[in-house]
Amino acid sequence: MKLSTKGRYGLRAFIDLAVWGEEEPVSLTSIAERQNISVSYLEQLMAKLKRAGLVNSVRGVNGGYTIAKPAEEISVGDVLRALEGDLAPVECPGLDKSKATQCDSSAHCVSKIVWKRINDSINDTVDSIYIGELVKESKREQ
Amino acid sequence: MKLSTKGRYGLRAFIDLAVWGEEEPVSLTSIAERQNISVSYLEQLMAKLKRAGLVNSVRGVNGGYTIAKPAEEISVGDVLRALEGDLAPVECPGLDKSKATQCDSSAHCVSKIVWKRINDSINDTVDSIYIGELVKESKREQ
DNA sequence: ACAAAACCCGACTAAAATACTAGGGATTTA
DNA sequence: TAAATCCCTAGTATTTTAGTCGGGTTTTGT
Repeated sequence: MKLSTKGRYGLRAFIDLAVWGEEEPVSLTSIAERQNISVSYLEQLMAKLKRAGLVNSVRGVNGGYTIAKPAEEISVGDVLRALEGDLAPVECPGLDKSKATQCDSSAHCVSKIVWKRINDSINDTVDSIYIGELVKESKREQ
Repeated sequence: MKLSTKGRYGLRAFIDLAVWGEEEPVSLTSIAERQNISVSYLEQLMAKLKRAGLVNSVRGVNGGYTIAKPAEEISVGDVLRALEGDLAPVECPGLDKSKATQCDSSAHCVSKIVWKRINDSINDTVDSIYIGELVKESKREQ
């Protein structure tokens, strides 16, 4: 079980943006330098964040990205889900409508209880941490 | 983020074993039929569970597997970790001694807080569910 | 006007991980 | 001694990941 670099780099980039981009748009070049991620990969991540309405972009010289809402109103869960899609490590086949549900064996169905609790605990956790806290923490450290 | 089939199938197989194997060893063939998993793949999963001391095996005719301890004393976390290795979706590079730690950028380090909370919540969750409960649930359903 | 800085977009690819399968043992029991 | 069973190692097809590449378009400063 692993969170991909999309989520790992993307959250770092987003925090960076929240820290540096209070006044003016932050260019991908500058994020790339600070975070040591390639510009073209960052572009992909930002595209996802933009589609999710978490960042705004400004084109042209001196352009860049800004966060679309105050950092206090954006949770880590919002960011990670935008980047990674659903955070559920296990999707119960019983919930997948495309396939014929085959919750035939009881051991199969019973494990669903486990998957649901795991999924819920992850989502509860990431939804309880706000970017604002992390920005504060980050500024304190400097 | 996804739990591999090792964990998904393996937990199902383990519950199946706990349900059917109270008296006599349960053969992989029978688990394979009930759970719809190939015998050879099950062998690999059982090998991991055996290495972790969670199951015992009996060779020869009428052999099979039994759980090594009462189902009430084995947590889902024990089983999943035996199958999947560490359940941490993110390992902080700062904790990896092989590489030079480069927690240089603060946004990088700050996200560590998030990864730790996610890791902890997953482990707490799976450690709080015992196979015994799932066995009971499974029997009730039948 | 125009060059440079920036975002935008889709296709491509190398590497890694996953999800198995295959095939040959070794043991035990009827 | 044959059949059932666990045991073990390799190999391999598929999928996913982690990016790169090469072309846009938009905006602004001069």
